[in-house]
Amino acid sequence: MQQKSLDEFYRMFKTERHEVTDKAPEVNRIENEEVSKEPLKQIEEEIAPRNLPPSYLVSADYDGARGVVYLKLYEPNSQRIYFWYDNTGHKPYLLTNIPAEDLKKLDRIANHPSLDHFEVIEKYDALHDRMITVTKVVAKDPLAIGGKPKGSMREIIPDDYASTFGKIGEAKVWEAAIKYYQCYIFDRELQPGMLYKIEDGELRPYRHEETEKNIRKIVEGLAKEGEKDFLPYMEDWARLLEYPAPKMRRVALDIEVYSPIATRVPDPEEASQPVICASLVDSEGKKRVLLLRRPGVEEGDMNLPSDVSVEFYASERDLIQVIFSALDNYPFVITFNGDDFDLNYLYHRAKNLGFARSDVPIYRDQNTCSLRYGIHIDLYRFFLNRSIQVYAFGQKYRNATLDEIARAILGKSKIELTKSPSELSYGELARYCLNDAELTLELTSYNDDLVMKLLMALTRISRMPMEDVSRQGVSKWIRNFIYYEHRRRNILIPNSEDIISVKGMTVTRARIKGKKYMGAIVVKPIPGVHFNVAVMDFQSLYPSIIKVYNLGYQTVRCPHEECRDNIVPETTHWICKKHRALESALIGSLRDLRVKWYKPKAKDKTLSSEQRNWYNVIQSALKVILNASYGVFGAEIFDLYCPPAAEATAAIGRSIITQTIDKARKLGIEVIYGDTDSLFLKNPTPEQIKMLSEWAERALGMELEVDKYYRYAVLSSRKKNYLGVLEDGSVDVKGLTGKKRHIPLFIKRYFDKIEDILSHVKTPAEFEAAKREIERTIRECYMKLKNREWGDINDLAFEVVLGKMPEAYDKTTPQHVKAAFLLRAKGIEIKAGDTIRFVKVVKEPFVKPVQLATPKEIDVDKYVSYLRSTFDQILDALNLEFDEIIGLTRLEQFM
DNA sequence: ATCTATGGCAAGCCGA
DNA sequence: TCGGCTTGCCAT
Repeated sequence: MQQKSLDEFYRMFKTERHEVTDKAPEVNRIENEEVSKEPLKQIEEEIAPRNLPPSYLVSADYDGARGVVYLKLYEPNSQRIYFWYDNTGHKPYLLTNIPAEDLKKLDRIANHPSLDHFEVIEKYDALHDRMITVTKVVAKDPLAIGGKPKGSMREIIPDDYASTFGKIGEAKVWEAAIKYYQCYIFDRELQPGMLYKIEDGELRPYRHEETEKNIRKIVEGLAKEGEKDFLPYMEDWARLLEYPAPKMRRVALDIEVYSPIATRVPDPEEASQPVICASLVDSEGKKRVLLLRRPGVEEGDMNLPSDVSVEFYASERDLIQVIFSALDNYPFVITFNGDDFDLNYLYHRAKNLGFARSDVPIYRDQNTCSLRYGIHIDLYRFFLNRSIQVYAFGQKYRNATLDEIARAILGKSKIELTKSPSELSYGELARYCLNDAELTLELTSYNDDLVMKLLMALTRISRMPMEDVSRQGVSKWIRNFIYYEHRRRNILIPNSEDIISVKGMTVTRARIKGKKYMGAIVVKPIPGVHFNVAVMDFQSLYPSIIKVYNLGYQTVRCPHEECRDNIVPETTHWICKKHRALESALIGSLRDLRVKWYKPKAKDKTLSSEQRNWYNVIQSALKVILNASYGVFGAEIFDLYCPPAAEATAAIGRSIITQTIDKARKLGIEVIYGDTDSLFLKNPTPEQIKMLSEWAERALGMELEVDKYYRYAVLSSRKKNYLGVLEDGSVDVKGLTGKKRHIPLFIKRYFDKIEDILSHVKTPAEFEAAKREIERTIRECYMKLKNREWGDINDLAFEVVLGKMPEAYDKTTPQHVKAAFLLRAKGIEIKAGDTIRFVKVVKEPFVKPVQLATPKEIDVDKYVSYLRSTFDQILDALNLEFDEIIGLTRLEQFM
């Protein structure tokens, strides 16, 4: 943990009192400045005030020098961050089953310099459904509990108990791996992202009466008979989600660094080269470009937009000083890859230039850079998050690069460079760097500050500091709010190995080799063109199962004999009938709120657009959490990993979909396809749909609804492969090769044409004309290829992402890896995550990176056969033959 | 340090 | 030559 001290901060604050101007400041740095006591008090009053109007709790951390947790609060009117230091005497601790008198016999504990005291407390042990007595070992500082390489109490207690008492493996410790500030949040039931005020030095939650009324309305409206135990959870969630989010004043920062080798970015840990440019773009519209004067650099076109202030600095030190001033002035600082590069570089560069530690406003630990004043959000880390990428942004971008994300989300791109930043004129450099900072800011401001609000919503749900939420994954978010609930209810937080040893592993066998248990059912499709298809699905199937069937680590294979008859189908697991699992209550209530309140409200036209926008943010945040809520049970990295719970969820899902298909057939409905939670019904009557839906509610306790109607659906014989035309003519294409991202643009364009033709078909009669048109299209595509008239060779490139370093492919050498090696031979740097663009060529090794290939090398026949397999997926459902279309006779096919 | 899950398809590699 | 296996991309 970084040692952070308020005193250091005072020094900064004092030097920051003067306004930051747009001109280069005169540098007048005073080393080891003496700070007198009197002004200190005044400054403390300003940054850690005894009274503060309602402000948003955005962060918590530990101040090593003071030995207490401090909070960062964002006051929305002054748009400043204020600090609050713990005054409750809260201290870090762990729990152990070893009685205090035995702990006192362990020398390294009894004489531990940081030991504070022991307490005897009672906790509820959910794994065994009993109260237990544990010793709370309280320490003076968090590192004494854990986090040091060795000598932490969490290691000493089991080790020394074993050696002193000769009882190996008997001493247990709990709750010793929770970050101290997080522990503090739990114990004080703090709600990050929510409003607090400070009154005479005391921190108090602030309640907004109008919003509170709304919350009561929601809870009353959604409460159902028989789900009374959900009410408190619903109310807590609704409060977190209903309170509005503030405008967050922020600045985006991007820097450019000189590099003697054009293709290499300087190592931030060494920081051997000067910072030559920096851009600061803020949420109020202020734009600054800071340039370092260097000999021999051309001016270039310095005619930047009039709202941009361009500032030249003769000394790099001055330039960095100005950046640091900005970092000390904004409550939120946004970067793209600032953890790894920009802030990291500035930190080390400042060190190299001889800045005093207290003049550097950046803290570094492991992989992150934080700020002494504000909140640093690294958008790269946020957009890299898989669940954000998939569920919040619908996989619009594939690689988390600024260029690709900006293109996908903003429709804007980075400025393309033909030379390295070091070789640019001032004008070019300024434009390039400014553009990056503008894109970075815009990624947080587009769509009415969607990303900032999403972060705020996730901060509240996960009950984590905003910096952590933006950097950690969904499994940590989910873990955290479940932990929070444990503490609140005095439930012992179990160790992962305890869950495994009590609950055991899975009992079913997966269909796929290497998987841990059996998953979902996919119904074999009936191939062909089907008109009037209703797609019904269970809304949030897995979260619903977790809710309705009371799943959680404490309820699956619970300790009660009397629950053993409550069996999960196709397994030997049973589920508790006596207690409600925390996961079931938390995930279940979130699901209900999303389905019954936030999704409808996000579309409610009677609400203001700001209100709708916020509800849309909330429903997206919930979607991200809910979609992962089942998966985490089956993920080893999840701290409440419980394979039988994951397995039970999937097993119940199979049972539900199977029963529903049976019921549909009994009702005389033809089921032509289904996957996991959906059913494709051919030409059902409204009555049939209603009966099926009511049956599901009655018999299964699950909500089954029509998701959409297809005018018609084209099913092939393959699972997860179909095409459906909606009533408005838009087309859903699922799983077909023609839509996959790695295939050549040349083929994709023709596939899109066919999709367009199909979207215009309304009746079976129109189908014949459409078929002829499809044939024409395919023939054209084929002829273009045969005649080598594809135009740009780039359009023939397959684009495949390297899953790992090229040399790590030890089993096989796929084509994109072969191409990667060719690139590397040309001196191009290749690493995991790179997209390799290659074409198929006639000569060995039959592939070539598109950059190195010429048109005459292209293996046309390979492309034709690729064309065939791609279009066959649609053609066989339409009763067409690729070879007949392209005019091959039967005889020719054999030659 | 970081990381939800399983099912399914197409293509290509590679050993029997 | 065949079939199992690896890989990447996608569905849910």
